[in-house]
Amino acid sequence: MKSYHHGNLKEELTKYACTICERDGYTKLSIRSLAKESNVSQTAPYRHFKTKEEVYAAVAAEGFNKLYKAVFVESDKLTLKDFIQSCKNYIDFGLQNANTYDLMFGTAVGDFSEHPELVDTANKTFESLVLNLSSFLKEKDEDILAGKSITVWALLHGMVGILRKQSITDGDVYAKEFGPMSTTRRISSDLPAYLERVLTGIIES
Amino acid sequence: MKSYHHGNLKEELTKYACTICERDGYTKLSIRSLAKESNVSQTAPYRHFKTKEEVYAAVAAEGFNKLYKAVFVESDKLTLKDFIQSCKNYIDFGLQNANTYDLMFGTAVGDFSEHPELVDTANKTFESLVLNLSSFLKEKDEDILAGKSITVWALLHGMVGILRKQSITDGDVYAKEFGPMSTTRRISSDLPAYLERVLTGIIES
DNA sequence: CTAAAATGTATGCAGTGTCAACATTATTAA
DNA sequence: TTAATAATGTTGACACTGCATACATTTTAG
Repeated sequence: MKSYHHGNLKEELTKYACTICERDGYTKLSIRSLAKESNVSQTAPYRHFKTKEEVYAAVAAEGFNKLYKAVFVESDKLTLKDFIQSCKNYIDFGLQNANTYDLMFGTAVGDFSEHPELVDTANKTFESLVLNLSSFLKEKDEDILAGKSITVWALLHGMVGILRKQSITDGDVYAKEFGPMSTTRRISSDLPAYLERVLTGIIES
Repeated sequence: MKSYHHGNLKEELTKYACTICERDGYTKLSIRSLAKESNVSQTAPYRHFKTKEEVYAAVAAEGFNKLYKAVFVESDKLTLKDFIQSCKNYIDFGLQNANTYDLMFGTAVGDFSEHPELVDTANKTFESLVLNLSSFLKEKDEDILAGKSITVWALLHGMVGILRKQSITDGDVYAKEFGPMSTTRRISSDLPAYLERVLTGIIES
């Protein structure tokens, strides 16, 4: 017995959108396929999302929520190890959710300020990173803390980009296939060690 | 007098593709619109690009070429200032060619190894960065040099991401609109100073 | 000079974002 | 309770897309 009104179409559409986006990339995501998946007419989604970009924004916001969970650490007395782990979680998230991560940081969603929930979730994530650092460092000057957090985030974000496309820094992949391990691969094979080395430098400066 | 064969369709298509991609974003780029722009039938481009992804790859490769030019420094005896300038050029490129940059680092072109010219141009860019560092540092150990180059690239790539979406790290934009400048804005308003501080730390470690 | 390879065209299919007009249901004010 | 209104869903349409197939023309190589 199918009722005319779906009930919670928006949530369901968002859920499917997240799934499809991550599985096939956001270019494969179509409003019509979302509608079909929810057994609803082609244009029904337009009652909940004004444009496709709003769907993108919803997926990106969900992404920031997940990233927040990956980065957040309960304790207010972090060890260096905890902090490194949190950073590694960030990178893992970026690598394992590449498509969603693209949506969060790419140009598909142009202006965050048009999507308040996106600004909120993104801010929350950054604040979690700042909090981690703040509980970990003696330094309490807000501005210095923010500066270091930005540098840390930049490095993490950058490592996601580099590790995702190892062929950029690996030189001729085929030539090295049977040679010694490339620097990039060595880094990625022991990420915590690399992070500890580099992050320590950034933090103590 | 229009001849049946165009002559250099591939170059022209690539050129238009770059233009459209950067102006409107790569999602707006369509094979048909490229064809129309070149006064050629809708399917003519398929003689030069097997799929749309190959068009993306061509644009990305052009992007790496431009990035290479922005980062490359002639001299083999760089000063710190030269190096900082080269790094700033990288970030500027990423900010001013956001859409193309997305294509170069995002998921739109899945596997670089299927697009050899993309691997080549990307490698060339990275090697230029390594060379810059190598002429600048005493350190000649290849592996350490590669490691530091990767860290530098990661940081630059990350800064592009952060600066592009300042609202992520700016907290409530509206609340701070009339307050003191956010840390992110302060960084971006004097990028060379920030880069010198952070890069020095990374280099000397 | 002729066969083959390269390059361009015409046509068509299935899918897309989005709009306008209309149908049904839920909610709210009288 | 009922009647008006807002919210939500449907139908149909338009212009656009990637791409496959079959065919036409031109260049190039043997």
